[in-house]
Amino acid sequence: MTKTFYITTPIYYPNGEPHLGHAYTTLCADVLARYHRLAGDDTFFLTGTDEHGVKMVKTAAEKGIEPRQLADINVKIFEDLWKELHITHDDFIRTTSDRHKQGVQAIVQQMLDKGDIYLGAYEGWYDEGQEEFVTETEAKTRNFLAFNKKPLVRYAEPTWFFRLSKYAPQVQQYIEAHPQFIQPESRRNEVLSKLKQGVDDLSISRATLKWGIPLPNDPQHVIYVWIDALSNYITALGYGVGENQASGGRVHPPYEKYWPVNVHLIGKEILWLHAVYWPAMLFSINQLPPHQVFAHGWWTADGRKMSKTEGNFIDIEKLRADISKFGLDTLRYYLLRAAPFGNDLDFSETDLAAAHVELGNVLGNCLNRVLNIINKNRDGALPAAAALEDLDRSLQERTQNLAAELAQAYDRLELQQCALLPIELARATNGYIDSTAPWKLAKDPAQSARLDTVLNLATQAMYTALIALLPILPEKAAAGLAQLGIDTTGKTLTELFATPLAAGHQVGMGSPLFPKVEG
RNA sequence: CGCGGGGUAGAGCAGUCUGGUAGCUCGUCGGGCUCAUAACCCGAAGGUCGGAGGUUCAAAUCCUUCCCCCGCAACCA
Repeated sequence: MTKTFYITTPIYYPNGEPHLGHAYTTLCADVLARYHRLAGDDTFFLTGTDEHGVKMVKTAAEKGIEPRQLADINVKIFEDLWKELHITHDDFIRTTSDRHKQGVQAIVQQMLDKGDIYLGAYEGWYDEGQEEFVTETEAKTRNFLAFNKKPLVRYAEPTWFFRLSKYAPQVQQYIEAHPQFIQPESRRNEVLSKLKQGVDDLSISRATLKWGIPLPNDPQHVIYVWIDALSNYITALGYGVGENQASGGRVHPPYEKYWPVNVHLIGKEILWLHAVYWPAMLFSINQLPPHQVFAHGWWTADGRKMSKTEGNFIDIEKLRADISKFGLDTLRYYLLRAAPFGNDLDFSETDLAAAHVELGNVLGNCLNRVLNIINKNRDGALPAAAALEDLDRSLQERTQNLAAELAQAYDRLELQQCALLPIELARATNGYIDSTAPWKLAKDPAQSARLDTVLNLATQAMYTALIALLPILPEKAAAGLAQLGIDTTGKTLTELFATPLAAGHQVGMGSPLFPKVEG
């Protein structure tokens, strides 16, 4: 039976244009989705946009347009960027779409039926910038100023609450019983310690806001961000959408097939919502919690926090410039290899350039060496290996181990390793070629069988390294394999790894995969 | 006592959970090779793993304590 793999990015807030952060999360998810597709898993990759909320209304007003227009404009920019970055998402959900609205209302109705939502009154200090209420004591310590130094606003309004406190013990139990649920582990500890301090019920509606999904039982209120946004992960699968919505939460085949999600890939700032609110909501509607939430780190740029005023902000234009200079695949590789996955990272043009050089010198050049020697000495036909020496066995072993090492790294979401492991094999191959000196063997007819062995093993190693890089360097790895005379179309990783190049296989001509970039 | 991240060779990092000869890439120096994208390979120099205590046969790793750096208005993964 085919395994399924469901992966999501957060739905992004289209209040402005996307930047490095959005691209990073989405590219990482894309690498994982490509890997699982190639591995033969039935994969579903979801991204989208979270379009309601106060800031959208404000920004739209400043521009003199309707929130919906603002959303449409910016969503288009996101969608176009994903196209430009060759993101292979299977679906793009907008919280303003009918299917999402239907799904959310069905979900809320289920919560109402369960008695998990009640009307309360909230009066307190409100931080309009952060869109959150602030406790009395915290308001005092801040001198009644919001984070943006504007005065806190006194809000008094009836709002509906979700009984988060009712589900907190169940959530805590789930986290404790499932170490894989929150990753990396340090984040898990953070969530647990915060959870142990106790949680209040969640205010889930706003009567003062019109730009949102109306509560089914009280249309004067719109649903506040938590339920609206988090629900996308299941409404996109059809949960609560369709002709049976009135009965609350019709289950469509995609939902049954893909839920619970394998990985919610998120940035660390929204971990609490995904690790606590979201499973609590799912428990309320009797659905399974996510298998894993992975919170990755944040980018700085040139050692400092990205900032438009400081001029080190990595926006779309900067990304485009880097892509046109180095190529999309180099950017993908760099983003993954910059630091262990989960850590904070620092973006620098120097490191990006170094990553490109690394790909060229280590991977591209090695492939080129191999192809040239075969073409010069064997008319491009891969010879069969003869007797093996220790040196040969060592490289062969590394080649054969790569598939398993890669699978483990992907399984653990060690994306840096996923990028580095194949490169290490290429490094080893460069060393092997130097040690065996095939160009010398070629001059001595008595060494013909030895040359055959060396050429075969070196080629198999590069072939394997390139296969392993397909999820990360979709274009360059395929191009490299094409030079080796292999068409990967329609083949799974398992098939490719399990099928070494046959003796007599005709390779193509080499040409630089990662040409030098001047400047 | 605000929260979080971090301090390991010149630079950038891994290793810390599960103590046991301190590792990788780049850079520097020396050598080699000439098949290749002025690429590649080998070797060397270079670190009291932020400080101080403690536990232990043994600590970068565990415990205590101190110091320093970065982020926490907006744009925001």
